[in-house]
Amino acid sequence: MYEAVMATDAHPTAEWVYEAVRRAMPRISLGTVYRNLQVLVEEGRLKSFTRDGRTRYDGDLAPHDHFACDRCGLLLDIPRAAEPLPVEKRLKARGFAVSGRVLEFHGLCRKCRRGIQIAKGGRK
Amino acid sequence: MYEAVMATDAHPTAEWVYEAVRRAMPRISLGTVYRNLQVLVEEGRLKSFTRDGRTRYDGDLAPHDHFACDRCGLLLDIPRAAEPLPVEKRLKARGFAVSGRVLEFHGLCRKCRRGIQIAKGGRK
DNA sequence: ATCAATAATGAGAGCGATTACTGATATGGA
DNA sequence: TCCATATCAGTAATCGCTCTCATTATTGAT
Repeated sequence: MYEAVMATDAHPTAEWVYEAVRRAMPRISLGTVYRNLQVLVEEGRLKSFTRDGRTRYDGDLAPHDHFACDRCGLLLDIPRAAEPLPVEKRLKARGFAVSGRVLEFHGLCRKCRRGIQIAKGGRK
Repeated sequence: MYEAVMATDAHPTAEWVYEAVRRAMPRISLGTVYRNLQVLVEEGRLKSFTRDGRTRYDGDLAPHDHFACDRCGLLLDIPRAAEPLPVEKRLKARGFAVSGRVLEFHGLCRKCRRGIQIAKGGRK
């Protein structure tokens, strides 16, 4: 189960993990997958986050940000700089305790961007 | 309806809007609220985002980031600097078209932070 | 090995948020 | 007036996820 999540960099959903694990253990139930994924998150071996109303799991524990392509759904990891953002420093200076952040860019990946331009200029 | 969202800075949920609008139009249904909020978002008069599995609406169209208190649920708007983040520039340089971002800090607000410290050091 | 205590699982019901459907009512030209 | 279109309230359905509970391992003494 843990291995299933680690085996991809695609930020799988519980559903995806279910399908993957099912190949090795055909009788496993979806509830068990949810339960064990939660346990793994609590143990700190996985991280979880929410995108489009579904929980996704990630075996990469290093803090990182994301870029999401609006068209093809690609979700790209972006390593995070050691230095906190200026706006975070400002929050701390104002007395807030900042313990984490979510930073997610969205737009078009290289491939999709090219597709759009061609569609606009070239044909139709 | 639009006015109901504009009348608060609390990033209301559809439920909240429903309760608010109901006072003026007691026969309105929750479905209608959802539908019309969607329309307003499509028209670009409101923005929506998701937090803790519920959709929230925001009448402030200026791009801004958020700070969320883990303890009391406070959700604070943070005005966004004109200058894009260095990491965004890097993405663009790599050929991605970045059209927006979500940046959300979380931690403890001033009040809650104080509460925790007192609880730890002082009593019990 | 045996057996009781404990933990984990599968199957499916339940839940909260949201969306889709449906029939009734209102609006607005020809 | 008559029909077309739009909107809405009410409600059923869906979706992702969690909970319950009877059943099935697993564990740790004996």
